[in-house]
Amino acid sequence: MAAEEGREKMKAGCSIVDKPEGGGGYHFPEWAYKTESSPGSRQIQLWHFILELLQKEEFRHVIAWQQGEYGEFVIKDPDEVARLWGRRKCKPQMNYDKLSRALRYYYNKRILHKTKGKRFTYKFNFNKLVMPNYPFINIRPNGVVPQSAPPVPTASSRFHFPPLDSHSPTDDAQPGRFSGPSLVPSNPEALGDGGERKPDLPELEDGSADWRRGVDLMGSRNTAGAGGVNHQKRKPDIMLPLFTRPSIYPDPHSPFAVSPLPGRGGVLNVPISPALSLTPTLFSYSPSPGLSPFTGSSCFSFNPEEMKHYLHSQACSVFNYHLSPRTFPRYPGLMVPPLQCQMPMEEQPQFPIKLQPPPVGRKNRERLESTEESATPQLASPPPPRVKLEPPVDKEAEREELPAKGKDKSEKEENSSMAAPSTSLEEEKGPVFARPAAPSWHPAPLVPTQALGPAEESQDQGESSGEKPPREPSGEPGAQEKREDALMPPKLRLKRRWNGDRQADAPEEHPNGRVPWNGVLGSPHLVAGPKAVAAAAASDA
DNA sequence: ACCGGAAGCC
DNA sequence: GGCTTCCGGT
Repeated sequence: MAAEEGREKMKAGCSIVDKPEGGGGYHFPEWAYKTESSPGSRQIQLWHFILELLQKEEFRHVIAWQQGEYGEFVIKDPDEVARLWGRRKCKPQMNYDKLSRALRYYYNKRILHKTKGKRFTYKFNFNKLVMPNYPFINIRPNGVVPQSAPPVPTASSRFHFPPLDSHSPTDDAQPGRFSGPSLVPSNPEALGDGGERKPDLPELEDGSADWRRGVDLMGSRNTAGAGGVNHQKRKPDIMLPLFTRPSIYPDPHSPFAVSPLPGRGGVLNVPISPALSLTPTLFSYSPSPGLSPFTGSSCFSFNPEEMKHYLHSQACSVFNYHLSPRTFPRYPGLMVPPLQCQMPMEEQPQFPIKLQPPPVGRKNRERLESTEESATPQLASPPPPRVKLEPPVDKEAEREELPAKGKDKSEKEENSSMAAPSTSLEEEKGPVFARPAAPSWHPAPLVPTQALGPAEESQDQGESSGEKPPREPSGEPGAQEKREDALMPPKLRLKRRWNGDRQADAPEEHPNGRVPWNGVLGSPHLVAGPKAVAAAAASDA
């Protein structure tokens, strides 16, 4: 009994993060918590966490964006990062080896890539990560950024990820899926069709599928749509949750500081990378699920201008970065989501003690490692029950990182504790979230169905990573392969494709010439409420 | 370091 | 599904 309970408690304590928070008491639609990559998961995901850390200055010594490379970051202190992650997940036994395994799983998902040759250096595939969830994270601040911002990509640094999915024709041929578009956002024709994107999609988790999914979700959520009823899959109307606030919070420090989207176009000052600038606001909302919600009210208004800007920037970014639009959802018609911001928040008490199940998992391995556990000083007795007791280390540990930091740090934890309206939290959060930025969009500029034109990159070269060998182009995309694929186990399929397609990373053109992509979001950079984010991240700290 | 399979957990 | 835990291999 005790054990059981303990477990639960522990969870609560640990997962503080998971909760949506109560602090604010706002709840976001489910989709808000989903990411493309993991639509269903509500727990904090490692990449979210990494992003959080990256955005905080406090952790710069532990993990930071690599300058010069867009989306690339370096784990300066692997052990620390692992520790933080373990803390967040209540896995005291976490270490870099394990964490890195988790990161490796992102390779296939194309969320991350390893930068070869550079130790502890990975690169985000922002294409895939659309961060509806993390709008605030901005990867690049305008030139101001500290080290952490991923600046404009260097020539060599584009990201291209081998399209897993592209299996088929690949990439080369199939641009349709995502493709791109890029530069020309305004081209209606290109966009015109909406139908394109559905290639076949493999089951892979390619981005395309994912994003699509996301879109759907959104759409579904709001049916308001204007018209949206067209295609089953993609519908013209998607809704974006936006914040009302026009301006964001500029945080001087935070890389994410601000986004330019003021209300008007003038704001974009960020010529630098288009990608960065606008995007963020689209989906603003709270960060990871457990983190912070913004307060808000969310209403949305869209301005055509903004939309335009946004799209443009997006397009540019796509172009510049060779991002594939596939990931970006399209927003033909934006709608206002029914946000239910107010949810009852449950608050959970935080327990100082966490119980944790022992690591032992495998049946085979019976080795329970008490030894391991012993690693942690505290738990010494883990034997029978699978529960581990964890002392309140978190705070201590956390403090390590940010001992004096001040509010930012304190917030972190707080956020978790948001349940209780703590003053400090509120202060920050309120304001922070409160006004994420309200971009206004309007669909008009876009074509109803699709938004951008084709463009993406024409290709890219090998990219830094060049991980996969070139694949041979097959004449037909997909059919055959598909069939074959069907025969083989998914894993194999993946692998196969993976191997095969690398070259196609950039599928840009649609065979038909159409561009499937509508997307909008894409920019990697999110805007953020720095604080909010920080808070989130902080939770660990 | 890094990679990725396998098994297990939640 | 997303890790976590192990582990053999490079």
